[in-house]
Amino acid sequence: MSSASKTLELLDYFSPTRPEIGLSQLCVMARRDKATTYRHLQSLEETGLVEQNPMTRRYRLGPALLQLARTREVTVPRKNGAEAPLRALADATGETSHVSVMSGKTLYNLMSCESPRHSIRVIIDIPTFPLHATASGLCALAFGREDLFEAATERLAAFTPKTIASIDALHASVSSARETGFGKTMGSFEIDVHSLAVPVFDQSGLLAGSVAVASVATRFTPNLEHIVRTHLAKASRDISHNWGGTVPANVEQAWAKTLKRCQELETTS
Amino acid sequence: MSSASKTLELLDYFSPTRPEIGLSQLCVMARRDKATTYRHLQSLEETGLVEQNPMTRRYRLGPALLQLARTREVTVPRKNGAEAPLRALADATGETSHVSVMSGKTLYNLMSCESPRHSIRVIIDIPTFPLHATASGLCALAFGREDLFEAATERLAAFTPKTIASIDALHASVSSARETGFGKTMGSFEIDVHSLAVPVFDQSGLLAGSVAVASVATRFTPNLEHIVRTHLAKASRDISHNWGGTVPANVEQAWAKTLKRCQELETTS
DNA sequence: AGATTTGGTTCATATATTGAACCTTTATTT
DNA sequence: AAATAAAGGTTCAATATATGAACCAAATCT
Repeated sequence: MSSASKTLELLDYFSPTRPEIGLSQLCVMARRDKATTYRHLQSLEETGLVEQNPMTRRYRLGPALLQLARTREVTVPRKNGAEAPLRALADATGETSHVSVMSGKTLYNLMSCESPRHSIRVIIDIPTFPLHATASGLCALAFGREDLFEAATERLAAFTPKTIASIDALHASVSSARETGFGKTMGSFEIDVHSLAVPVFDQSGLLAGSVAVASVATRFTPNLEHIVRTHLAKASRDISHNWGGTVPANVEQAWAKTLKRCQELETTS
Repeated sequence: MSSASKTLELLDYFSPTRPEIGLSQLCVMARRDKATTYRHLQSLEETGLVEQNPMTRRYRLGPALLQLARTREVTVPRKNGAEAPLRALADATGETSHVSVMSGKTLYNLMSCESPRHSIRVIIDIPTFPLHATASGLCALAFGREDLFEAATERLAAFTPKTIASIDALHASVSSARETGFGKTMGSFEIDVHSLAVPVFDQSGLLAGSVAVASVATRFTPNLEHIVRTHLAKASRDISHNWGGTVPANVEQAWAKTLKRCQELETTS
């Protein structure tokens, strides 16, 4: 692994719950030598990606990130295009909704939006979504580049007892997502969280990310599920449009079929 | 120079005006070998700091930056604390106001705010402020760490004919800033832009950044100058407070003396 | 269709990275 | 207040990693 990659990986150890890290502590976490880690931090500091708190001498993320993030959002205004539809989705479903962005082989958390309807809420606080364990990830595998599947199977981390653990099981879930147009997980990343997701597209015509609703399991009734599915489709259309793309016909068809079947089940019961 | 630093420097070539860069183009700009640059971009892509536009094959800033920037702002909420006072400053002066953040030996542009009063406006679109050529930089040199001065003199880039070009001249300007509490430049970075700046402090008691007003030269009358100085002092107090610090007594005294002298000059004239 | 540019890859060479050991400063304990 | 521990920071020989000339493939232009 290149020295640059090792340096950049250090950034991932910083999070809202661990905003400042001392040199020694970071060495332990990253399992690296102290001299090496120190030099890596120096490189990051030169560029303003991290800085040292003069009071504690610990390191924290730096001010250059704000600058770069602004430029990114000017370049590719994903957040701007997702905000309103996501708010609407959260309001309509009463559950936490979130949007992710595909880049390379990784699905990045772009933003999440909680609904004020309930006081027990799902909080989305991970930087990237595991492809095999989240509804968003299943959408990415179902509608994204072919080689993602291989990448996903390289390490099937088990987050809960319900996490998909075999390649066959993953294949089945992905096929199901492709057929229905919806990625669905029930407690596979966080126990007691049921999620539904749909793909989002941009002007390249390729998968650009996904939008999802993460619901508290006990609230996830068939009725809610139907509401979520309907509004997810709408959110995907809106966000795709804002991102310069459109939902492909095959996905629209899959949604139509799935929503129709749901309705039939309801009326017959 | 370390490989990691060279990799990170690539990020600086991306800007709102140059949002996407092809491999060959980046090699020319950075004066690097193609194979090297390609590998560096790979490292950045792995971490999500850049991504490749699938349509153009060119590279652009990546989605991980939004994530990291959010964490930075949660860790050190500079933007949040600066927004309202900056708005007030721009409204009171009718000129573009901006806040910078000191990190290491670099003064980073945090945010700027234009006033709608005039249709000719100064636009602040640089990622970092040269210490010797901007009012904000002079404040940093006057009230920041001692070793900044040495760093600043290493390369006195000439942006305009009025840019400070000698160590002695820089020393004089910094001394003046220290005495008056205000950094002042007249066309030293952009011709036709006159700037005034004051230091901002955080809970460490050290200089944390600066707040400045950049005015179109022809509008910069003694009357406006007095208004700007008064409101800069207020903005610095407010932002310092929001950042957990206070303006040190010596700075307050310098301001008081300077503002009093201004008033005297006005009444006698 | 041929030429040209750009993205991407290979491999021997040489240079930058590494980590054990050491030093210095700061914080804690006795 | 002195002793101790812990953390930040530095050095240098060994060696793993970065480098760039040359090359290939694919896309774009003429």
